[in-house]
Amino acid sequence: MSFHAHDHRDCIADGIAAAERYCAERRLHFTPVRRRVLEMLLGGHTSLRAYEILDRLRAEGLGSQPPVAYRALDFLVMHGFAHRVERLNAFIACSHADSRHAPAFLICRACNRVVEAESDPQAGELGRAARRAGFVIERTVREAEGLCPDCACAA
Amino acid sequence: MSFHAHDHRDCIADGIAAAERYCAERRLHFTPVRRRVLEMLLGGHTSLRAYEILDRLRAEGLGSQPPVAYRALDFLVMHGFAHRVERLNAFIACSHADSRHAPAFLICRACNRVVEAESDPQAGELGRAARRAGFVIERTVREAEGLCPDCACAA
DNA sequence: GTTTATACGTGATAGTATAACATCGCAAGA
DNA sequence: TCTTGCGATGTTATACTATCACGTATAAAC
Repeated sequence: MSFHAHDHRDCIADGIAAAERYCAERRLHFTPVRRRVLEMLLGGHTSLRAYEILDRLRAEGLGSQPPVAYRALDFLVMHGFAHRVERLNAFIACSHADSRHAPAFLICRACNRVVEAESDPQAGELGRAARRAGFVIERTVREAEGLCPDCACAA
Repeated sequence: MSFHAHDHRDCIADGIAAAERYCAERRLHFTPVRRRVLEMLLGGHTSLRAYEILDRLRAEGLGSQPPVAYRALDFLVMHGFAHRVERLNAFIACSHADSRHAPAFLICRACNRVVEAESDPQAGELGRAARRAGFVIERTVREAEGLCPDCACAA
C-alpha cells in the first residue's frame, strides 16, 4: 500500500472477509456495528475520527452515543483490524490484515492520506535506547508527518 | 538521561539557564508564566498534562484559563524547551537543551517516568518507507510504551 | 510619546474519551 | 426447560483536551 491509485473495492471486501474469518475462528462476535465501522475505515485511505464515525453510525441508526463508536473501535484495534493514529487522534484500517505488527505511519498534512508501513517494535532508535536503558518495549508509536509525493510536487 | 537517579536540582537550574540564554539571544520574552511552566516540566521526569499545569498556575495566581497554559506550552515546544508526548497528550521538558532534534521517548506505563532519546527524523523504518514512497518527512513521532528497568524487575 | 507587536485575561465553545449502570440476547450447563 | 453468566449494547452524565474570539496590558521600536 502506498500513495498510488488502485482498485479500492478490493480493499474493503478483503478487509471484511479477513475480519470475518478471524472472528469465526476465535468465536468473536463480528457484530453489525463493528462490521460497519471497519467498512467505514476501509473505505478510504484517510483516517477517521471517532466522532465522524459516530455521526455516520447515528445516521444509519446503529447507535448514537460516543461509547458505541469507541467500543467498536476498541474491538477493531485490539484485534488488529484498525490502528489508532496518535498524532491525529484518529483511526485507520490496518493495511496488513495478517498478524500482529507494529505499525508505522506516513501522514500527509496536505491531503490527509495516511499510509501504513510495518516496523519491528525493537528496531531503530527506540529499540537501541530501550536496550541501553533496560527498558521493556510493549508497544511503539511511529508516525511521520509531512507531504506525500503528490502534495510535495504541487507545493 | 536515563532511568537512573541523579541530582535533580541541576536539571532545573540548567534548563532554566539555557532557556534564559536562548531567549536573550533572540529577543524572546521568557515571561513569568513561561518560566514557571518550564520549571514545572523540569521538576520531574514524568510528563505533565496541560490541565495539571493550569491547576498549578491557577494556585499561584499566574493564570486561570486554559489558553494561558496552552500558550506557554506552545512557546516552549516551538523553541525546543519542551516536547509533546502524543501517546499521553502530555508535555515534558527537553533533556537535550542543545539544538533542534527529533525526540524519541520511552514511557513507563507503571511509574509514568519518561526518558528522551534523540533520533534522526529520516532514520529507521519511517525514513525507509518515506524514501520508498517519495514522502517528505517534516516531523516524526517515536514513542515506546512499556516498563522501565525498575518496574520490570518489580513485576 | 506614539506606534506596533507581543503577551495576557477571559468567556465561550469545540473536540476527545470514559464512567457508571441498565438492559438485552445468546449459549453453556443444571 | 430453566437459569446463569457473559458479552454486547443503550443511555445519561461527565471528565478531559484544546481552541476561538475579542479585549486589555505591556514593552520594545521608532
